[in-house]
Amino acid sequence: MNSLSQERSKLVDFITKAYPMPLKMASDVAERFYPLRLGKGDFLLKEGSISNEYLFLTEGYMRSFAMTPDGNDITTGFHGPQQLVFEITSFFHRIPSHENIQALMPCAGIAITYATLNELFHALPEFREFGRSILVRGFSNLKSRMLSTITETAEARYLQLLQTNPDIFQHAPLRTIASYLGITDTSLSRIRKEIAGK
Amino acid sequence: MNSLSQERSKLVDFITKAYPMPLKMASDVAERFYPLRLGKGDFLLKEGSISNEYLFLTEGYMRSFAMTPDGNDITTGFHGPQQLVFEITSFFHRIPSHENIQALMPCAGIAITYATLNELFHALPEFREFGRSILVRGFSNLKSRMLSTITETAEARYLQLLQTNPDIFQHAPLRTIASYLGITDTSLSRIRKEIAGK
DNA sequence: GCGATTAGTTGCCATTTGGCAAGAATCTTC
DNA sequence: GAAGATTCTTGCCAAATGGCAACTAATCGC
Repeated sequence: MNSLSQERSKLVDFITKAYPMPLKMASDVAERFYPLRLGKGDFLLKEGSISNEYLFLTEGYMRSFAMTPDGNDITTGFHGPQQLVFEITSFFHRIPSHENIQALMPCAGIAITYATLNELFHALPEFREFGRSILVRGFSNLKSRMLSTITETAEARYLQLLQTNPDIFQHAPLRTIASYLGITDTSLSRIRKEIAGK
Repeated sequence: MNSLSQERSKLVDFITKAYPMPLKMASDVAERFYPLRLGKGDFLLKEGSISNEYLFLTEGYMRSFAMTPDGNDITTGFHGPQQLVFEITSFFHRIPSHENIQALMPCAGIAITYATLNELFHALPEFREFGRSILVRGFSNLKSRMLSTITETAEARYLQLLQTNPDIFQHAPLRTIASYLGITDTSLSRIRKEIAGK
């Protein structure tokens, strides 16, 4: 279990790696984050409300998902320790979210609200560059994912996820992983069988 | 044909609609944009180089595309008048682009370099909010596209594109539209035939 | 620890999409 | 305007994925 100060120090690490800035600045920023805990199944964000917490996760795993008109849920992302968790569109545009963010297991982290974050962005040019960098990184990841969805087979995407994000498989049921990969749980099951027989 | 001042005035419109700010501020910004013309087939950006122009397109259509390892090209986006054109990851992270941006026809617009844009972002808080808003909007669009790629059939995506972006069909060959939709030109042809017979 | 729920697998078959190659239509280019 | 290139369509068949239902395995709640 991490103490609050350990959590803040992890955040300082994370910030300075993403965008170089004086340690003092990063830790002043980290001071403004408050602890946030979630039980398994708890929601950080529910569809229809406005994402108002920029969460730095230190323990546990979460997933984002959207509901389709016919009542299926599609996993749009997984989040693990040392990652920022929030719904960009809702958070920055202050509009109701189309997505949900839910804890897959008990989670811990530290968070900051939109108002405080914005205040810091305006006061600290380097921190604002950090913020932009986070956005750009997210965009970039989504672009690669989109490209691989179009160009690669489901099997290749599965193997890729297994390699780059093995922890997910410990914590998320296969059906949510299947929807993340853009296939049904049935197909994922068959793909796994196929691979096992090699 | 648009004069430079007409182009700048369109940009002022675009900026103030995306994020409210004093007209004077928006037109000061627009003054820093210089004219840029491209012939059909010309590249605004080539894979391997750094996107250094933030282009506001006023005439013509362009497309972004990536090459797959096996030599196919996948259209990742279309760009038309009154849109900003640049490759986000390369532009903001100052790293070589994985994508190309090419004019589908003769194009005109006004552009600004990374250095000047950044200067303006730091000097003008409202304009920097505008910049963030553009990023967030792009992200948001990509997310919807990703979701529809996963949840909808190719036919539904085709019809959707036809409805929301009919101009593209006037200017881009079907094979580039097919790759944008995540299918082959063969399949798109069949889908069109299918729809025609209704 | 046990019944009830949820998750995962499998068989059967349908649908969607792709690969390839040939032909038709369209557009360049000189 | 004719030769050549490119784009689009189509037929044939294969591969990938989905839908449904039954069955098994794992997990949860008390």
